[in-house]
Amino acid sequence: MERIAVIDFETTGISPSSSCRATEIAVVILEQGRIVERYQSLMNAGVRVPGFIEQLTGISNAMLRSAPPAEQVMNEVNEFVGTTPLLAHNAAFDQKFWDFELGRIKRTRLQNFACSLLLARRLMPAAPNHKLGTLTSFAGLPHTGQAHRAMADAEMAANLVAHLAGELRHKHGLRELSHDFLCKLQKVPAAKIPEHLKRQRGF
DNA sequence: TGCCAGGCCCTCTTTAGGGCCTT
Repeated sequence: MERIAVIDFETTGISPSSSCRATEIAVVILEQGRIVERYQSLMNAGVRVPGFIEQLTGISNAMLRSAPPAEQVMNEVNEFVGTTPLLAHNAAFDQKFWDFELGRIKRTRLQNFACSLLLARRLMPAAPNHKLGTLTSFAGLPHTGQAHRAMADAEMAANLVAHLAGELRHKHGLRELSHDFLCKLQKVPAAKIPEHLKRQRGF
């Protein structure tokens, strides 16, 4: 599988705004199914972390006071990712924050996002639910650290997509697993997936 | 003052509603 940048944000809420910002980002580079590079940083965007978010993530206002400014972190991580295609679990969420935080440093996204949530709904229909932690356990993948911290979640999503790619290769006989292929696969209606994969066999 | 996401996906659907998933 081609090189993919798997990203995960921790934030102060669900939708980016002047008061809802990113607090942490992690990116892992997946190459041939293995994590080969990592970037992780807390980021201080000058907003308060609500109590329930601190409970959820363990990221406190005190931790962010000594963190580098959001602009500095976004410049670094944007440089780190470059034009590598992106993937996240529930990518609609991370894409909103990626675009918002990049916009604040006058940059625009150059690549598409693939989504491990949409892929897992199609390729792991028997899972009890499609939360990242549940899918990790269901697939027998290692738990990578504290859930709801950016690096642990990015690594879990990377392990999950590597697992899904392995299944596509071994169970369905697919060879060329490009990011573009994953982006297309995640839009195929779930009911048509078996027939779709049969048609793709050998490609 | 009070409110505050949104795309996907299923079904008791399509002139709609509600759960899932991310923090």
